Amino acid sequence: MEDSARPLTKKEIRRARERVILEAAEKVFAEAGFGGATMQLIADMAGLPKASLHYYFPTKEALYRRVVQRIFDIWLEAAGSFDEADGPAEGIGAYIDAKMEISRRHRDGSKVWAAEVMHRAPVIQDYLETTLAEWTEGRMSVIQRWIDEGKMAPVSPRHLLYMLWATTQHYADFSHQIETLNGGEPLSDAQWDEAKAAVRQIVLRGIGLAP
Amino acid sequence: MEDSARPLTKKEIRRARERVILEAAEKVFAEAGFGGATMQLIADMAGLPKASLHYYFPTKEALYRRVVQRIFDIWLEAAGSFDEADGPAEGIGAYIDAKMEISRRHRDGSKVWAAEVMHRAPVIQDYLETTLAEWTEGRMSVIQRWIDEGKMAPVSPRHLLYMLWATTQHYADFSHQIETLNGGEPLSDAQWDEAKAAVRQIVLRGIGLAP
DNA sequence: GTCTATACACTGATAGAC
DNA sequence: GTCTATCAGTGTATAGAC
Repeated sequence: MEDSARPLTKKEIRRARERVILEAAEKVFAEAGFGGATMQLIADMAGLPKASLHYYFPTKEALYRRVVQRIFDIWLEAAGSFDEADGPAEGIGAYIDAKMEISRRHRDGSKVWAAEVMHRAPVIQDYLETTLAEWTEGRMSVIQRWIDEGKMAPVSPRHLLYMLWATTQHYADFSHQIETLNGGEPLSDAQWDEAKAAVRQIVLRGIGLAP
Repeated sequence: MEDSARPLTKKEIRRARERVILEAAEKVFAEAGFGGATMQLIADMAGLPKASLHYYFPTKEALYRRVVQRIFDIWLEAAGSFDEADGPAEGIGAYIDAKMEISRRHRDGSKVWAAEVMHRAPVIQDYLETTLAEWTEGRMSVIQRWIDEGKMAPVSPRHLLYMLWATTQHYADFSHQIETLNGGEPLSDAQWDEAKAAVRQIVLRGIGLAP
């Protein structure tokens, strides 16, 4: 079908190559850490010679930075669930579902983010101080409003958010431990549903919304 | 007071040197990851020449292994809270307190463990499969018994445990993010108490134990 | 635009003087 | 037991042929 399709422009070729490299990089950074990852490993996984990586991304750190930004953007999108809701059961419930789904589909990205933060955020500290800080403040006041309106129990909005992040991301970051404790098998669809339901149940009841 | 004290035996000298090296290694591994850590960095932080590290620990990996085992042992000790209790409010409440206190005092160890698991547990996989798996099974049946006796709401024991691990360890592993969101300051004593209380409150209510 | 070959720096580990 | 000097191996990055 080569002739029916318009030949790819240079920009499209570049975009496609970058995607392949980014996906390979995400996996390698997640499994080996920044220091343990080598450009050679990433190149092999992407099926490209090592020098090509340096053509598309000037340095290893620039490549890494793009990988980290990607998962952060995905999480920010999921935050939409929060804003569109007019009550905690709906808003927090949907947020849990969205974040659990991300943990399932983007575990490598989540791990890279976790490692970055554990190492004191050498490349995304500015995001923490600006975008994340603003997002957190906004969501904390939404929760506080729900509390003031008597829609949920008076819990610390800040620590509730930390609990939501910790619990949902645990299923990505510690997926290897979870699989080991599941007899070495990845969670099945049913088990993922079970996990989501359990998290929703405990958290929602924990903030005074008995199911 | 040199003369009043018995001169240190060789074994004691060795033990003391090992401790200095292990503490330096824990910090460097936590901040840089296994791949990012160098024996030179650890030696500098311990105040010893690089070759001395290789005298006390044959390889970088052997040193790393000891660091990982240490935090695991500390967590197992904290599990005592669980067994000695005769109800969930007491048992799980004490477990939360114990694990939060460990997150406060051993954040570097917790980070090293998290990174090790994220990288698919290359050096402690056997622990996951034996000690951790057995511990988990035991605690799950304790929780199930409490449920059967009507002492708490019927929640998934497995996912409750995951939530406890995730939430408490988050305060160690993501301490940098938490500090950034706290205006760049470490949590004060009062803020730690607040965090502990919030976690206890939400979790205990979440399993049907309204405060 | 793409890849081969290579420069240059740094790492873990060790030999050997003290 | 301890440390200085050094080696072999590997990493990132780039120069230059195609």
